[in-house]
Amino acid sequence: MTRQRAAILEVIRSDKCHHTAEEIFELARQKLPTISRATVYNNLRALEEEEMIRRIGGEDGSARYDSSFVPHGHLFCSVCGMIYDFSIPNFEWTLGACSDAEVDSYELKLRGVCRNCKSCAHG
Amino acid sequence: MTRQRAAILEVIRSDKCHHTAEEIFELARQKLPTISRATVYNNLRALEEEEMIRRIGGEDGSARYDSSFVPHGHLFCSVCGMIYDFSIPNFEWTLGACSDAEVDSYELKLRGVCRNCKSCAHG
DNA sequence: TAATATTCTTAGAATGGTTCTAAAAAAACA
DNA sequence: TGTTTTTTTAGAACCATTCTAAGAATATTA
Repeated sequence: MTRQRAAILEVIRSDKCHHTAEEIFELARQKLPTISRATVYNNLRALEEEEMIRRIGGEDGSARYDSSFVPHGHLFCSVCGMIYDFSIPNFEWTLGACSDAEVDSYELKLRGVCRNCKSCAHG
Repeated sequence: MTRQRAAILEVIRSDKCHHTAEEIFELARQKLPTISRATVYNNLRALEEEEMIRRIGGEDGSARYDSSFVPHGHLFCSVCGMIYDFSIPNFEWTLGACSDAEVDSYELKLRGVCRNCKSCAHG
């Protein structure tokens, strides 16, 4: 565990924003000013392979990262751009019952307007 | 509806493989040899905005396209690389009951080993 | 039909996220 | 220590996608 990798992991674990690689690079740079983009990408890939973090596909072609392994999906709000976690009771059970494949992981993505932005619009 | 757009739509509608833009370009080129990549991308975007097709995020950073609007998810087989459609009974109802957001669309992605590849491995 | 305006297509350049490369630095090992 | 292995670094390369500017097709009007 190098200082660089620790800093990257710390950035991902200490936020709920599901940052992009570029954002993680900027944040890690506040601690280690000489860290390079390549190091960030190298470690993001390694951490993903070691299953310390999860990659989620962003809406603009860039990946985002999540340190939580509690089952949940993501709501992408088209108004504020935030990504919210949400959970569906028994969802994993439902998946298992319906698919005849050997499922390693899943990604559940919702696009829409979050509760906050809904209420503002009606305000 | 130009000849180019018709050809692109025809390619997407006549397969179950969820092709990439590049593959759609190659296939459309068999009918219209002078069609350009930009035309394929322009039309994919326009068709998506008009809700004639759906874009799904591939596993390698490239988008894939789907002409079906029947509710379903996608299984990405890590062995054969195929993308299979599958459906979960009452899934949309479940989503509606669990999210307090105004949901426009969703994407449900499974990664794993498909039934075919599972049985091959077990000989 | 011709004249014009609008939309679409085209080739290639540009963009942006990510990966690769080769060399330097750090860490692990003997 | 000296040696080997792993990691980091800067920047080049890559690839999917978007942009640009000019030309072609299409629609509109007369």
